[in-house]
Amino acid sequence: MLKITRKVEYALIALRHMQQAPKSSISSANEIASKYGIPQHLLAKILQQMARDSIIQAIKGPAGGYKIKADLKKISLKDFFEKLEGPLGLMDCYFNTDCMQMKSCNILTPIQRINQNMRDMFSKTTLMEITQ
Amino acid sequence: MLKITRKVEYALIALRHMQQAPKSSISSANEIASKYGIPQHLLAKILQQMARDSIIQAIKGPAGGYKIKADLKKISLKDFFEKLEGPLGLMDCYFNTDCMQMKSCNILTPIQRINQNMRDMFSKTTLMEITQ
DNA sequence: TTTATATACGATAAAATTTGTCGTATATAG
DNA sequence: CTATATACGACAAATTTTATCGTATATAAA
Repeated sequence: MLKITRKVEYALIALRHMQQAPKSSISSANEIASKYGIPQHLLAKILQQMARDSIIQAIKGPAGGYKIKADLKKISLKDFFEKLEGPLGLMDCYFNTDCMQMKSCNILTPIQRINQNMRDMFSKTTLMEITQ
Repeated sequence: MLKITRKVEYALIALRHMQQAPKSSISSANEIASKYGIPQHLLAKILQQMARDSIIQAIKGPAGGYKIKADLKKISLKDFFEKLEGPLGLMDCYFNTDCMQMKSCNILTPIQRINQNMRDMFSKTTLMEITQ
């Protein structure tokens, strides 16, 4: 529990790779996947998603690939996580309003406090701090 | 991702229930399970584990059950989580030293910083703050 | 214009983890 | 004795995560 997924892990690895590559150079999914031992097709899909989210820019065709597009200083880890994995919460009951135990649940309020702490923490950290 | 498990959730619900019950009264697994809609047998196992960990005390026989044993002000959420679910970390590579990508991984250090933040956060919160 | 390389993306399968069930043993109050 | 409750290991179902496959499209270069 309380783990990040490989999807997020691979996304961070790829971002850091691009961040450290020469300015405005292009990295292909293939290149990154083989360098870090990531399943190529899987990484490709993750990069595609980040491209849709305008975090990186895709360049098609041979010699194509990706490069960073957004200002990573302006994207919090919370926003990044939520782009990739959806709303951030310790429990599902914040989004699924159909929890049958809602009425009898006695820990909702306390859990919400912890939850807020977590969100605050990830809101304060920028993507740049991770990838630089 | 970044979710607590139902196991932990059920444990917290049960603890809070006992915390709010009259001092030194006894709550059975059955009673708690039916009140909060938790699978009885599953809750029983969780309570047994907390008993082994000396967080609660088990009383056998008819009219038996559990009551709180430890001082919840002295148990951090981090320790509680780790008792129930093992070491706390955003990624498995902190415990599995056999990660094949270790040599090429470029995000270990940054992730460790976030990880430390999380551990600090959960270290500062006591079980009592959740269950009271 | 053809070819090789790279992104785009939905469908599906495999693996891992979480969640829940079952059966049986033991303790003990009444 | 008997009924009720804890103790605990084995197993099964469900869910989520992780990975693969197939096909389409774009484009640089020969």
